[in-house]
Amino acid sequence: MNTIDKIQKNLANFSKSERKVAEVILAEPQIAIQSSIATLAKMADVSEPTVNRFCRRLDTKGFPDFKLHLAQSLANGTPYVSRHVESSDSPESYTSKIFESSMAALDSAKQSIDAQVVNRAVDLLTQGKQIYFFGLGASSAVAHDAQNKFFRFNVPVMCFDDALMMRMSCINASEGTVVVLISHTGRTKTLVEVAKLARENHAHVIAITSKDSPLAREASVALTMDVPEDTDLYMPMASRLAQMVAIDVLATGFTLRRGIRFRDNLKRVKEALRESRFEKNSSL
Amino acid sequence: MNTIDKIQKNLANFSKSERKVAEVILAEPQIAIQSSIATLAKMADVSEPTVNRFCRRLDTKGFPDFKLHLAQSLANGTPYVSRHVESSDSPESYTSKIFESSMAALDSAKQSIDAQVVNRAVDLLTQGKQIYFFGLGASSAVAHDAQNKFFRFNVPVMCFDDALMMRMSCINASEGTVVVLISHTGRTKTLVEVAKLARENHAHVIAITSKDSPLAREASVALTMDVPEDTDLYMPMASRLAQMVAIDVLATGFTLRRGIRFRDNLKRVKEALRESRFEKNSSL
DNA sequence: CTGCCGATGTAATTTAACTACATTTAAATG
DNA sequence: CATTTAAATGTAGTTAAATTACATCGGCAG
Repeated sequence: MNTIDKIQKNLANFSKSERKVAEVILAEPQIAIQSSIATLAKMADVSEPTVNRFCRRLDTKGFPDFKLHLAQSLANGTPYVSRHVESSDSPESYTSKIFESSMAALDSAKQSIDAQVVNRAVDLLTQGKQIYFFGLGASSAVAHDAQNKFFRFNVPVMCFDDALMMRMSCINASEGTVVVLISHTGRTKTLVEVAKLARENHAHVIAITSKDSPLAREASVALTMDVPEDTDLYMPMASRLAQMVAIDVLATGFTLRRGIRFRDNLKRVKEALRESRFEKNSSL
Repeated sequence: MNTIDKIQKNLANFSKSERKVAEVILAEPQIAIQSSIATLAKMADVSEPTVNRFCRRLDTKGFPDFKLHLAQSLANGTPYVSRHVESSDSPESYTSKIFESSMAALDSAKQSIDAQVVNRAVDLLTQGKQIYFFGLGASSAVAHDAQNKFFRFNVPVMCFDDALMMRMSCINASEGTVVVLISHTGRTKTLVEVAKLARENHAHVIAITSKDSPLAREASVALTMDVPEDTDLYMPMASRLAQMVAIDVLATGFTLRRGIRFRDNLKRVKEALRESRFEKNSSL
C-alpha cells in the first residue's frame, strides 16, 4: 500500500508528536525524503527518536527504509493519471491525456478485478456448448470483438447488439448455453431483462459490468471492475477498453484450460490469415 | 530521466569496477536499495568508495541519495511491462499479466504516435461531409466502435467490415468523403486496394496502422503507432486497444475543433440515453 | 624502462541513525 | 484530589554507515 495514503489514513492513530511528524511529511514529502532524521525532527519540532518511532509504526525498519518507501510512493503514486482535456489543449496535449487516462482506467480495472471470479467465468465458458456475447451501444463493439476472438477457438459463438435477437437467443437457450452480457453501467433495462430471461431458460449468465449494479445481481457470475466514470464530456469511454481487456483475460483463461490441442488450432487460424496479406518484404 | 535506464545507457562509459557495481544493481535493483554501501560493495566485489564514486557519476549526492533515485525509478520506471503468459499461470497471474501488457502496449503506442499527424487527421475529419470507418477481422470491432462514437456527434458516419460494402462506398465517394481504414499490419490486401479505390475517387484516406506498411503508403494521412507484436499465442491483440484509443483521440480532437455548439449536442445525446436505464438508486 | 595519470583500495573521519535510559505527561483508581 | 502507573517524549551515549583524504596499483606514452 502506498505510504502517503497510509500516513493519511493513520493520522488519527498517531500520538501528538507523531502527528506533527506526519503533517510535516505530508506537507512537503519531497523535502522530507531529502532530509536527515535530525532536520526532519527539527522541522516537526520533536526529538529524533520520535521520528524514528514514527517510521517503525509504519512498518518500516527505520528512518532510511521509510524514506525509501516514501520515495517509491511519491513516484509510484500516479504513474498514469486521469487528466481532463481542456478546450485550449494542443494536439500533443490531448493525445497524451487521453492515452494516459486510458491507461489509468485499465490500471484501476486491474486493481478491482477478482481473479477468482475470472476463474469461475472461465469454468462456465469452457463447459459451454454455445456462447453468446451481448452488448448494446458502446459495448456492442466489445461484443463483436469477443465473438471474433472466441471464433478463433473453433467454438460455436455469436454476438448480438440487437435486443430482439438477444431475446430470441435466450428463449432457445439451454443448460449448455453461456450468455456473456457486457454493460458498463449494468443499468440498461433491456440487458437486465435479457439476463433474467436467459436464466429462466437455464443458461449460465456472465456479466461484465460494474459492482452492485442490477445486471451484476442478475448474473450467475458477475465479473465487475471499477473504471473511473466518464464525467467529462471529452473523456473517452474507458470502460470499453477495460471490457475488451477483460475479454482478453477470459479468452486467455479459456485457452489455458483447453490445453495444447486447442493451441494448435489457434496456430492454424493465424496461418490461414497469412495468405490474405502482403508479405513484409513485398515491394508494395 | 529514469535512473535504471541511465545506468544501462552509461554502461559503456563506466570503468571496470564501476561496471561491476552497475551490473549488480541492474541484476537485483530491489536488493540494492535495501543494502548498505558495504554490502553492495561486497556483492560487486569492489571497495566502498568505488560504489560511492559510481553514485556521484550518476549525478546524485551520494549513496543514500542514489538509493532514493533508484527507488523512485523502480516505482515508476517501467510501471507496466509486457510479460508472456505461461501455461502454468494462475488466474491471478494471467489476469495481471494481460492487463499489464495491455497498458504497456498503450504506453508504447503513446510514445510513437505523432500529434501533428493526429492534427491533420482531425483536419480531414472535421471537413468531411461523410465519414466511413473500415476494418476487417479484429479491427472490425474498432470500426464499429468508431461509428458509435462519431454518430454521437451527429455526423453522417458509417462503418463496414465487409469488403464488398467498402468497395461500393468508395465507388460512390467524392471529395467530401473521408475514409478511415483500420488495420494493425497494414498488409491486408483487400484494405490496401480499398484505400487505392478511395483515393482514385478523390476521397481523403486516413489509415490507422503501423509504420512503413503498404496501407500507410497508400493513405493521405497515416496515423501510425508502434505496438508490440503479438508473437505469443496467448497474448491479446493489443493493437485493437491502441486503435480504439487512437479513435478516442481523433474524436476528442474533432469535438474540440467543432467548438461549443457541438458539445451541447453531445450532452443531449448523453441525456437521451438516460431514460433507457435503471436509476442508480432504484430498488432493482 | 620509467614516469605519469587514472583507477581503485585502505584507513581515518565525520555524520547519521539507533538504543537504552531518564523524564515528563496524561490518565485512572482509590 | 492525591497517588500510582503507564504511555509518550526527550537526552545522551553507542553503533553503524557514509564520506573523505590519502596511498597504492596498473596501464600507457614517451
